[in-house]
Amino acid sequence: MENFSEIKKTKIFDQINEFDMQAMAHCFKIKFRNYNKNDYIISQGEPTEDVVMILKGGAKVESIDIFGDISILTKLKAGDIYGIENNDINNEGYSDNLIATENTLAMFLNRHRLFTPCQNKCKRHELIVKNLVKLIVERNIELNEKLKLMSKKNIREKVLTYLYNQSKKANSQYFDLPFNKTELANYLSVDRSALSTTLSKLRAEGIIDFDKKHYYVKKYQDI
Amino acid sequence: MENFSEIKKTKIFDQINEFDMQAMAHCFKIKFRNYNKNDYIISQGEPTEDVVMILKGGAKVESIDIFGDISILTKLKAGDIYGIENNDINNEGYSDNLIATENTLAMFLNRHRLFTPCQNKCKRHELIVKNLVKLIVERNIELNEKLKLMSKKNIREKVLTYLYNQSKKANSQYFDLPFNKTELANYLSVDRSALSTTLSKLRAEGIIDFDKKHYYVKKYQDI
DNA sequence: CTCAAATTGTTGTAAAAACAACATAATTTC
DNA sequence: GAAATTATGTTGTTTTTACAACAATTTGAG
Repeated sequence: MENFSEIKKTKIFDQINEFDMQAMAHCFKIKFRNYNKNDYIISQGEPTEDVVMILKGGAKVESIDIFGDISILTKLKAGDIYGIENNDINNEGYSDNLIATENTLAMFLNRHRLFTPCQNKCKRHELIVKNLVKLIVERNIELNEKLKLMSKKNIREKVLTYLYNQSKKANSQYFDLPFNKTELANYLSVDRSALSTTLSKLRAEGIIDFDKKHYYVKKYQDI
Repeated sequence: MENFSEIKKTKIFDQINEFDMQAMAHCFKIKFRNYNKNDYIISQGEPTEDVVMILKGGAKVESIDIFGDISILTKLKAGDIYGIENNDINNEGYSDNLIATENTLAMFLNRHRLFTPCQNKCKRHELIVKNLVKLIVERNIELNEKLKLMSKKNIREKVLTYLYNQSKKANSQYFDLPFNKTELANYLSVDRSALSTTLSKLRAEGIIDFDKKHYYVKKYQDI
């Protein structure tokens, strides 16, 4: 099957064999499309028929608010999914833009079909739904975590909390971030130069260390 | 059935009759408990066996971070659910405290049973799961919305965006907030007096008006 | 109804963050 | 590999926010 090797790599479909996938392809009305860097995969306001999964490459979720200000919400990589939280009731279309950040292969799945048991009763459907729910729940946990981060009252606490969280996830005092400094500032919603100053200060105090995207944090109890 | 009238009022169980509920009570290992104001319903770190639903009264979700600082994440009212996003894999226990803000009746449902089709095949189970998924998705949308709010660069944009969102939800320029000013400041993670100053200024400019928990916003295009 | 507690609005001051501008380093592109 | 672009760290200035203290008002408990 077309692109099956890429599909197989994703969390959601990793337990599915090619034969079942073939059946599901029809059931979910799967479509594929390739994008170049900076292409719009989805535009704000478009009807929310599909759920998009990135199979190769990457994309960013970009939001434009009522004041016209643009902010980048998340970055999607292969295996990540977009549009799952849209529902048919709230049919004002997708709430954000989805833009390829590099050459990207995307798979479209019909949302309605995804969540409704199909006539064919393709046996793996239930597993997929379960995986999808798990994915949303995980995203909720992530969002909760980020919200806690955002409520910190200064940059120092924001960045320290973020680094501790990442360290905990990596299960090591040494870990890599998926962001460069500019992107990190963006992610934490703070000014880049202010973040830079804070990071420098923390390094001078010996609480953290970093080089490019590599970071180290001292154990909390040692501070 | 005990407390059935309260259960019936909730979004998740509104289509369930008492007979089915009786079956599910066993299936979900339902338990009830009453709490006084300020009682802990759930403590951070407790094993996450159950999902809690508030049937009467209210509760607040309170988070304590690594610095020991306390912040209130959300307020739950009758019909709201807590603990759904916890999973058995991430078994570090509940991540926050859940505290009754008034006399409260809570219902506990076994999370595992909730998401796993039961042997009894109680016919409404599938509907409940569907409702739960809907709830999780709704929370996801809410979280996304709040996150966008929190990334605004100043208090003025934060509060204006929040008020516009609420106005849109209420489908009216006149609407009530669930918060007093102190709670609103808390929700937006800003200083209360600074929020007060901003609100006064916005009122002086004629962009908004308010009295207690009643608010009015001018249409955006009129600003 | 009365008193205590909580809420609200205001102001001045201190602290923090955003902003702008720049030099240097690193990365990308052709 | 050279040139252009992007990333990074630093500093000074401006703006915004937090903080503290207070008076006035509202709420709630007994």
